[in-house]
Amino acid sequence: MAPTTQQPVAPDQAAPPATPPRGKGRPRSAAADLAILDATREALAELGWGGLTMGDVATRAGVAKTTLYRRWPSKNELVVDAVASLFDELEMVDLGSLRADIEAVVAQFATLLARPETQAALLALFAEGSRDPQLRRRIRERIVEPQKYLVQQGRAQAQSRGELGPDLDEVTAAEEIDIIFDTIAGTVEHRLLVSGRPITPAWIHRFTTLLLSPLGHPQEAG
Amino acid sequence: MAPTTQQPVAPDQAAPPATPPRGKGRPRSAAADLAILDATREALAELGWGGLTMGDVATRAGVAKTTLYRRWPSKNELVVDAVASLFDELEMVDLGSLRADIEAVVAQFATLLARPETQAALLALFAEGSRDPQLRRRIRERIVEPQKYLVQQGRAQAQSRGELGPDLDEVTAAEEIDIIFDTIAGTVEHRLLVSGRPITPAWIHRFTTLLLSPLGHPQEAG
Amino acid sequence: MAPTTQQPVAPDQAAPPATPPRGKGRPRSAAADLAILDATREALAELGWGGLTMGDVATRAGVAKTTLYRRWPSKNELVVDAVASLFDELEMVDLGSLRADIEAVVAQFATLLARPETQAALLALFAEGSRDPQLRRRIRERIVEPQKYLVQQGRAQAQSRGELGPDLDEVTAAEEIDIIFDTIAGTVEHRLLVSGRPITPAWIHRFTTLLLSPLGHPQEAG
Amino acid sequence: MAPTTQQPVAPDQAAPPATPPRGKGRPRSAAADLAILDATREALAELGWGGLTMGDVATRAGVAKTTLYRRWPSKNELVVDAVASLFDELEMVDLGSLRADIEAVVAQFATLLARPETQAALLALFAEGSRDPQLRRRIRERIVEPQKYLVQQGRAQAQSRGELGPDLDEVTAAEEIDIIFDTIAGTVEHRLLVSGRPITPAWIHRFTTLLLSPLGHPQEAG
DNA sequence: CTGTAAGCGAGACGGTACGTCATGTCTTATT
DNA sequence: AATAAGACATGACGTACCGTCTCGCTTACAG
Repeated sequence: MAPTTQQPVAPDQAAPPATPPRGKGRPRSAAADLAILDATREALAELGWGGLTMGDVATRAGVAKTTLYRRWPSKNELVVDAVASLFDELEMVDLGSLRADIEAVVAQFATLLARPETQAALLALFAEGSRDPQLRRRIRERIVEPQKYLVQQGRAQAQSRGELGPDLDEVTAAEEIDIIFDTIAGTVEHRLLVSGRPITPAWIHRFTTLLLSPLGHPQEAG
Repeated sequence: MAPTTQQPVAPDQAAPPATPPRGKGRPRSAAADLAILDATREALAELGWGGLTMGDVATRAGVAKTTLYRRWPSKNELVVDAVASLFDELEMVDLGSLRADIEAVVAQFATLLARPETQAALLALFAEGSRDPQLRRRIRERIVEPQKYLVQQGRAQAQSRGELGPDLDEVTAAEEIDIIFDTIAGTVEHRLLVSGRPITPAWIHRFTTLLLSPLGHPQEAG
Repeated sequence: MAPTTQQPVAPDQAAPPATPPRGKGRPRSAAADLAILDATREALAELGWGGLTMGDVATRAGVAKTTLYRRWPSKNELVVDAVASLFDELEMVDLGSLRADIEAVVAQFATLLARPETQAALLALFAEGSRDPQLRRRIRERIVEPQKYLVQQGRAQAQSRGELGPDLDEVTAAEEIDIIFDTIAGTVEHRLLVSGRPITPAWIHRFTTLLLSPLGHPQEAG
Repeated sequence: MAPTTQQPVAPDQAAPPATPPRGKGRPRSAAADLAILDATREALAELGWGGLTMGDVATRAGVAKTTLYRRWPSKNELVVDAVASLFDELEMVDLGSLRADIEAVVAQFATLLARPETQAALLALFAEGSRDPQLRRRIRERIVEPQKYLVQQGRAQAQSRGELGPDLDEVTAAEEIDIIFDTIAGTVEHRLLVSGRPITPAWIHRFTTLLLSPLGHPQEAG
């Protein structure tokens, strides 16, 4: 790893709602947490966001509604947590070249977004998040940031390989990461979820070309 | 094929649900349609998708629920129609260069997406559309295709200016339009609605550079 | 009937909650009212006050909970109305003597209080009424006053027969009616519902004797 | 049978649920019992029967719900015990004449029934008791019988004074006590709790006259 | 003096009913 | 035939208590 490279740190990627500060009474059942999240994902895939009801999730999980509400104040927060774990499977591998790395991660992302529970959940969460700043923050922490971290990682790998020059300054680097991240995530989501067209290896190749082409014109970037 | 061949045609951009075939009894009030759509946009901006109720829209519009349901079968279709007209203000102007044209349309789109009723509606519609194929079709017809048409227009303008070569074949052209469209729409939406960061002229400049850079490396594209 | 006798007027003894002032929309289903009151009495007899739930009443009546709540704001008011009609069967007959009249009405009252739905309802209503002045007023209007009216009637009959002298003044007459009424109703209820002992013809005879004995000592009464 | 024969014995008038047979572990806190009963009476006066919840009582008493349920199986039994002690204050004094004795005890009873916790509790208990035979038995033991004992006492006092003749036979005596008791208790309760009218010295005088008048016509009684 | 058995506060648990709300349909009378 | 008004069946909502359960901690008697 290059000497001055930014030292990205993966944000925490799990942890149920919040650990109760101290245990006085009966401790919360850990099994219930898992059962609820599983039930949420299952219901989500079957019924979609609109069809998902708290009561149904509770029933599927073999849990009382109260137990559910004790942990998650609303459908939104519940689904964030239930869905967030799906994104844990995304990972940046080092395939030896920037193009290969990008294509791999785009393919991973596309595969993930093709799953019905992800489709139903992701846009719905974004939609709700556009109204509720707290939810938006939670989405960002649990879903978006972990994804962005992949871009940081890929960039660092490319720098250590010498494909990219070192960061000129932190601000510019952050902006570059932002724009690349929004472009990858936004474009893939839009094609799959809005345009409703499949993401093929050929499409990935062409899209990666688009992403990589500025590297031949470094003077224009920024 | 001649350079200017592609003869894009703007799809119909308005028209309330469907004109009743012929009038026997009392004709439908045209004023009601407008009042309903206005009320929908107003309620949408105030309450967001989740807070919007049919009863409330009817009350705001000074109309009975019956009247509302007679015209639009559900909340989804109503909001599509109410929101679609907002997108009519997008238009491709000819500023003399491809970069300027792109920057202008991106800026327009960003401005539109900054309005609260658009924010509330767009992602919510996409979310609902991911479950309901009919709604998806309707969204595509009324909202997505008119936007994609702008890309076609811009491309045609650039070709007529000589900035872009003529279409090699129709399929490739359509694919190029698709990828550019998904990239522009997806990226702008993701930055504004998911990442929650503003779209500034500087960002537009950098993003446009990304879009334009493949043009300097035509051998790599595709 | 004697010339100056007080002219008692039976209070209204039925009428669902309140007639909606004027009918603009769809009128309320009269069948629903009856079905609900029947269902209430049925559920009351089966499950008692504590076991009676609004949801269950609605289901039995084949009616939505909303419909039920639209008419009666709470279990209390509903049961008042459901039970009040049971008391309509009480009536003062003229058997030719004061003793016979009293014994007849006490027997009627005892028979009514032996029915399970009456037992379950009456004390529960009184209990709730001890907290809620509005409910108390309603109970008084719909249940208590119609009973007291029987005492007035019996007194008037006895006066017209000459068994009782005419009223000396209105206040004293009202007080006498009150004390007789509270004694009859309270004693019968206490024996049946609290002491839990049956009311037999012999008991009625002895109790009536108690009620009538002051008539031999008119100088002491008052 | 000799005049003073009847040897009435006052039933036990207190004692928390049941003393655990023998102590192995930590003994139950006696303070908790008192705190719970106090809290119950307090909550009863404030919130009435319907508003009283076990959790609230526990909180007021500074006690865990478990502790409460370990001692009383349900709200009913708890309230019986909490209220029963209120009736301990009733006592038959010897004022030298039957009329004075009756008027005194009626006044005591009326005063007791004027207290809000008594009002809230008494009818509610009777109501619940009309469904639950076990509760009814408990009410009878703890509340009703101690009251009836006062009638026995008063009767015995009058007999020892010579105001009343000796018992003819036990059955008739018991029936007379029953009828007098139901009449006093029922009438006072009905006037206060159902009719909702105050009990004044004048009313007590008139009511006592009613009770005493059969004594002037012994041939009719029975 | 150390088990061990019960009591205790706390609070999570599976339930059940609550009373409210929005949906989309229906019945009126009116236009 | 369309309209405004509003009743209707349905079904989810989020809350409140219920009575039970599991914790970790005192007590107190027993060996």
